[in-house]
Amino acid sequence: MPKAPPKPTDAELEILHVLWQHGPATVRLVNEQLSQSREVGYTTTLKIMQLMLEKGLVQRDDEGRSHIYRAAVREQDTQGLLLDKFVEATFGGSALKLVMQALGHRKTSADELAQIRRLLNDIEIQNANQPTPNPHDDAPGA
Amino acid sequence: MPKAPPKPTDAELEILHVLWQHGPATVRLVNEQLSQSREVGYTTTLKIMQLMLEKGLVQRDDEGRSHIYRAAVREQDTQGLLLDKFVEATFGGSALKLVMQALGHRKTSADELAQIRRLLNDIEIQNANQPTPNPHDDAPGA
DNA sequence: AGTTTCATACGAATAATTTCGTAGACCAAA
DNA sequence: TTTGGTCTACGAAATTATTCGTATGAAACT
Repeated sequence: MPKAPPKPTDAELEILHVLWQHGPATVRLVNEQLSQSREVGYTTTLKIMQLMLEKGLVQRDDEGRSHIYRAAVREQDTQGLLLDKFVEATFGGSALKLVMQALGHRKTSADELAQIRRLLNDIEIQNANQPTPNPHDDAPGA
Repeated sequence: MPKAPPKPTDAELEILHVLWQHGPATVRLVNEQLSQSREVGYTTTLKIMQLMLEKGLVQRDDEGRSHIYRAAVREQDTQGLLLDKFVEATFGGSALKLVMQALGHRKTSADELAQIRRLLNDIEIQNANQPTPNPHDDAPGA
């Protein structure tokens, strides 16, 4: 198994956001997107994307003159990875505390609250149908 | 107004966790706590705590021979600050996405789900008592 | 062909964080 | 008083992340 790409840094994450949203893109396009929110040199963006290639965070098609980069990691997976680290470092591993803090000290619209409620229902239904799912029970016997 | 302390780094956050849990403590005690989860030299801990003092993250009593450090920032405030940055960088500012990810791709106990449900109820009650606080509606109409 | 434009590669400066060695002060016990 | 233990202060190495200047080459334009 080729080892999993590492946790992206802040600058790398910004670039991944662009690639996730826009799909495969050139360095120029990525840099133009980034430039809309902050000042950043073209070669800076280029360099980081090259490093991301080595780390396995992106892939690239270097056929043409300007290379086309695409995300090599999925948005959800990456967010999950980052979230794990963050919860560990900041909330001692307690996802509950995280959610309490996120919902408590923040204004959340009724609409969003409703969505969360639906999610809770879904989860509880799943829990009811599969009590204590054992991670090894998916191996088909013989 | 003395400027607010900056966002603590990872190593600083570890130390804050110890101070929050234990209360005011010496460098030695903090270092002993940290040493239980990873190897770290005494002077490393000392140095970081000295830097934290300059940044305003901790205060200290340097009466006696060994100084007593205490957290100068509250746990909730700090977690909230870090959470804001994290949500911004990782979820584009959407606390909803964060919560969905946190609850979705993670097994959460029925007990925790119940607590979150209670929190939702509390929030909705609050929202009901103060429906859409419009910043311009405080002018009493003729 | 000559010039401008735009791309990549690469080295290196800068900055932030973490790490620790060493020196000097202080205290207490032998 | 000398020795040994513990403390702080400080300098600086090591690491990681970010930034950009410059070299170089391919393509496009005139």
